[in-house]
This record gives sequence, C-alpha cells and structure tokens, in this order.
Amino acid sequence: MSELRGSTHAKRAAYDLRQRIVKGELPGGTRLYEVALAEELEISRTPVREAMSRLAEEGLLERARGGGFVVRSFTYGDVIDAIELRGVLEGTALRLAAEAGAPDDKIKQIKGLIAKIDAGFDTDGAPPNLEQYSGLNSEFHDDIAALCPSSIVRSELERVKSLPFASPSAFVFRRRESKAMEQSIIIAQAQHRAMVEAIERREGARAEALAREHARIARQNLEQKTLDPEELDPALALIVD
Amino acid sequence: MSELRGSTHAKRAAYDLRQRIVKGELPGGTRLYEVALAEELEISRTPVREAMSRLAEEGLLERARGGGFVVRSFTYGDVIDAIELRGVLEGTALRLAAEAGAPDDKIKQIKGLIAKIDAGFDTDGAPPNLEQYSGLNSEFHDDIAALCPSSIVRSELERVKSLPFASPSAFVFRRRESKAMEQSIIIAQAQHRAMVEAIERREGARAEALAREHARIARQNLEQKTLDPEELDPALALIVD
DNA sequence: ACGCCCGCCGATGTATACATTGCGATGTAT
DNA sequence: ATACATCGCAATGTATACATCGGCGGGCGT
Repeated sequence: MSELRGSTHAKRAAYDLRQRIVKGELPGGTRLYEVALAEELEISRTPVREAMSRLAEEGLLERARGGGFVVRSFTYGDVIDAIELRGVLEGTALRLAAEAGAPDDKIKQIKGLIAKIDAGFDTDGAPPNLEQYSGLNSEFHDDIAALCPSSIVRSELERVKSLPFASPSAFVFRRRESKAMEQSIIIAQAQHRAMVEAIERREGARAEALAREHARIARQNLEQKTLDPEELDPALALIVD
Repeated sequence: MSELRGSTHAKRAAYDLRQRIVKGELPGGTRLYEVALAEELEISRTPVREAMSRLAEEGLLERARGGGFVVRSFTYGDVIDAIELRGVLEGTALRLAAEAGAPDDKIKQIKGLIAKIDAGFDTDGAPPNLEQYSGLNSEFHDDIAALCPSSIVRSELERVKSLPFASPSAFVFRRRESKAMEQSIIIAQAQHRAMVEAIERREGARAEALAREHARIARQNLEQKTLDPEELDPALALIVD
C-alpha cells in the first residue's frame, strides 16, 4: 500500500483513493473494480469496499446501478455551482448566528484571527506567506461557521466544503507577484471584518449577503486562473469538462 | 428477514433499518451492533455493514469513533432547522432556475399540476383527499427543483428532503375538519403559483424569497401540531428531544 | 486498601471461499 | 442475415473463519 496514514487498511485505502481522485489520476466516470483495487493495494476486497463506501459518503464516489462505484464527475459548471452553494450555506449559517446572537468571547477571538491575517501582510516588502494565509483563512471560515446555532446547517456546510474545489481556500493565488492577488486579499479581509460586524450587530440579512458575495471571490479567482495557463490549480485536476 | 423489498440482503436490511429508525423503534443515539443485527435479520454481517453504510450516506446513521454506527439524534430544533434549510436550498434552486430561464413546456406542465391540485379541492362539500394532496404537493416540489440548472444544488436539496421530517409534505394536516388546514392550503397554492410566475418572469430574488416563506408553512403546521396532542405526526417518531 | 498488570471477551477489521447475477459472445435455426 | 437461446465469464453479493484491538475485571503484589 502506498500510504501510511490511518490505522486500518480501510482508512489507508480511502486516503489513497481520495488522493488519486483529487489528483485526477482517477478521472470522473471511472468505474472502480474491487478486485483490481484490492490487488493493487495488496489488501482484500473487504477493506476496499469499506473505503469506497466512505468516499461515497463524502460525495467523491457514486454507487453505480447494479452495484459497484464510479468516480463522480465534476464539470467546470459544477465547480462554479459548488462555490455558489458554499456561499449560500455560509450565508445561512451567518444569518442564523446573527439572529441567535454570538458570545462576545468568540467574536473577540475571531477578530484576533483577522488581525493575525493582517499581520501576515504587514511585512513591508517581504513577500507574504500565502500558505499561511490559506491556513488562517480556512480557520476563519471554520470559526464563523461554528457560530451557527444549527448543527444541521453546520454539517451540510461542512459537507460542501469537503469538496476540494469548494473549500474557502481552494483558489487563493499562488503567484505572489500578482497585483490582483493583493487586491483580492484586501477585499476579502474587508468582507471578513464586515461579516463579523454584522453578526455582532445581529444584522442577519447583511451577514448573509456578505457571505454570498465573499464566496464570489473564489469564483473570480477561479475564472482568472482558468485564463492563465501557468496557474493550473491542483484542485481542478478532477474536473472532467 | 422481515421485509421483501429489494433484491439483495443488503438492500432489504437497509430498508428494514430505515423503517425502524423513522418509526422511532431505534431511538437516536442507539449503537448498532453488527452481530446482533445479523442474527436478528438472519443474514451475515457483510450485508448488515453494507446496509449501515448506505444509511450513513443518507444521514440517518453516524460512524462512531472506534468503528461501528450510531443512530443519528435529531432534536426538535433540528427539525425546525432542517425545514429552514430546505427552504434555503429550494430558494437557491428556484433562483438559479429563474436566472437561467426555464423552458415553456416545463412551466406549462407545472401549471397543469397546480390546477390539478386545485381540482382536488373543488369538491364542494365532499372532503378533500389529503393523501392525494400530499402526493401532488411532493410532485410539485420535485418538478420545480428539476428546473434548477445546477445538479450540485439539486442533489443537496434532494439529500435534505430525504430526511423524513424535512420533506415538503411531512407536516400536511391530517384532520380534514381543520379550518386551519383549509387556509394553509389556500396560502400554499398561492405561493406555488407565485413561485412559478417568478421563475417565468426571471425574478430570481422573488422566487428565492417565496420558497423560503413557503417552507415556513411546514414549520407553522409543525408548531401547531405539537400543541395538539391528538396530532402526533409519525414523521416525528425519531425525534429525541 | 490501593494500584498495576495481565488476560479474557466482545466488538470490529480482514481474508477468502463460494453464490449469484447480469451481460456479452457464440452458436444455431429460420 | 437476423433473431434468439445458451453458455460462460467477470463482476458484485454473501457467509464465515480468523485477526486484531480495546476495554474491563480480576488477581496479585505492595
């Protein structure tokens, strides 16, 4: 088996298959055969089935008619739609958080996180650390989602974010020279601040609208990247169309 | 095995377990043991695992830490949230349908369906058939969701609707004498008409708002039913709180 | 009495043999 | 040549034996 992660064969196999799918090695529509995979991974069919089952729960595989699994196909349009959907669900989560009210200490903590992101760009000449930004940005999105009082909404949002191209930091820029990147992050941070403020002031509709618009940054980055042949994002590897 | 539905042991077991869960025989939090279930259903552990895996995909079971499955717990608040979420997703589906435009023949067909629902209440004295209404109402909701151009949004909406208490006809009234029921259906039909009109006129925001408000009928019916001890809805059997 | 360790037991994890099904290839009859 | 029946293979479905892990309790040492 090629990966060591996880404690059981099933988990390792799931990890392995997940990697192959998001890297595009297993394109959408590919039928997965238990026997072939079992031989390839040098395990028996049982953990392979278990692994495929887990990936089906994640939405990366679909159960085929007559049994078996197929790698789910995602078109470019699906990526756009998934980002839009993430915006809608984050918007709902924030609206509910605003309507219910959020504890001051959590708000304070999130404001600290925003400041920390700012600090990463106050480097005056030194190139900003985009890896760090990506991580902190994900953390921010997780934190504001946690403010939502509805576990149902939280879990459905989590589910959509688990799609590799729908996560909040899927399409952050890679090339630090980019002027567009700098602007994009300035705008994003302004929206981050506004979202927290809206929740704080219990302005539900505003929080919802901001979250939706905020998700469109990802869409914009994606569309720009698609035009630039040097910026092929690994998160797009599993796109069929 | 107690049920004949389905062609394989795994599908039968899944059907069987699903029934028991939604009927409340297996309350939220119940740990499911492979061996016990296998003996009970007189099949081996393999199809039992397969069945549990499918139910986890549906969201009725959760994988427990250290392996195994637990019946997912739903509180009364979760039911409210799921209805709200259904409204949000239907709203998004309708907004996208309105923005993209929907073919005339589909619109025409849905208008016919609305008229058919009306006809069921033009009985002048004869009691309306609530079973029929429930079915036609579900059909209407399926049909308008089908207008949504995004398969991602469609499938997530479908997923939420599969929760037994979040389906569009989960809380239609049962007692035909109810005056509130009559009014509720008059309002619902007006909203149905308005939603189709909004899509037709490409009024995305209006379609979205209508869908959200429309879902609140279910919430209203639920809250009213909860107050009435004679109206215990079977869809509520699996609620823990 | 307290605590540690060891071994059992019950649970899931895994391998594997066998059953079954669905589909395609091959053949024959018309 | 075409239609249809049949055979066979390859795939998943199923049963079951064995492996492994983790928790719990009892026994022993201090």
